[in-house]
Amino acid sequence: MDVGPLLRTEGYRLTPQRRLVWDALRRAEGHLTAEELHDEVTRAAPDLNLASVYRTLRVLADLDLAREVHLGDGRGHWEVAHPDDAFHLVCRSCGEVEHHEGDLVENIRRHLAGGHGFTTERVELVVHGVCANCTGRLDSVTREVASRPEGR
Amino acid sequence: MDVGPLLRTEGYRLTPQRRLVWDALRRAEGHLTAEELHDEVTRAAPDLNLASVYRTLRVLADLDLAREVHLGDGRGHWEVAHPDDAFHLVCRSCGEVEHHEGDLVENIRRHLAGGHGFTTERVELVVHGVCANCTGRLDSVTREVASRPEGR
DNA sequence: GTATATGCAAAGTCTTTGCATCGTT
DNA sequence: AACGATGCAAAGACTTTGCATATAC
Repeated sequence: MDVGPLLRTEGYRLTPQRRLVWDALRRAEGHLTAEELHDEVTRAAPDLNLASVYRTLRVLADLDLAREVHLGDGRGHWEVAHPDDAFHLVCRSCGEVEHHEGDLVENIRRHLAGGHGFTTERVELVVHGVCANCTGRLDSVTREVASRPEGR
Repeated sequence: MDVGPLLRTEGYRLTPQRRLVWDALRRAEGHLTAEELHDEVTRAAPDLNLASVYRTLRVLADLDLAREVHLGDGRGHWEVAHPDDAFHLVCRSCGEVEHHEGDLVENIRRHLAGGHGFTTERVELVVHGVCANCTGRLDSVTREVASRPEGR
């Protein structure tokens, strides 16, 4: 996807830095912090400044190309702004973040549409817990501990 | 509610500062930041330090008496940890935060229980939009602007 | 009396901003 | 050529931490 035209329609300029940040964000498929994105992008352009990453992300958000999500760790995480509603499952064991689409968020929107008088614009749903992988591992630890002579 | 015994069972001590913060949090019924809570508590105890507020909140969270919520403004907000699931509606116009209980979050839990293998521990649902009050006001502004000779 | 909590100030983390220079349009 | 964007460093906002003193137990 070429962001040049999009940037220019809003009076922004297409710079190598912006292209690099945008490309890295799309490649990531994840939910990177500004710093992680900076680390990534720095491999191709070592001088690209962290401040420029922050500024670029704000621009991309303004164009609705990117979006900041809050996963509860105090930092901002960034993702490509897909039109579909999505929510995030955060594993407290391995830190992995699963990005889920589906009708859950749409159901929430419907639920809210009835009655409250609140005009819903954005639904941020973050679920904390333990992912399938880690649940298995934790169970085995539990078993191991339980089987010790002096379990503590 | 007397937090003394609860604190002591976990090896904590009941200090005037802790009691004041806890009382202020309960009185608030809202979602105060550490600083707002500090402002509140300072009226009764001008020397109570902001760092003590932060430390107290961590202790209360450890006892599951209080809980931090992330409303998307980068700061932490604090509330009494009711056992019931709840979610928050944040108005982007007036900043008001509505705290809602109800079956929405329970529905989400049920939805997640099916299949993913993810063990849900905490559901954080924050909905951004415009509250009923402000929707009315914004509509009237729209009408006013639309009726001007040179609408812009 | 002892261990924990407090106040204060300093440091830490994440993010934004001022400014001279550089580069896109 | 003009104006927006970058790099750099400094400042900002929020939160945590080190340490000496005070206080709950």
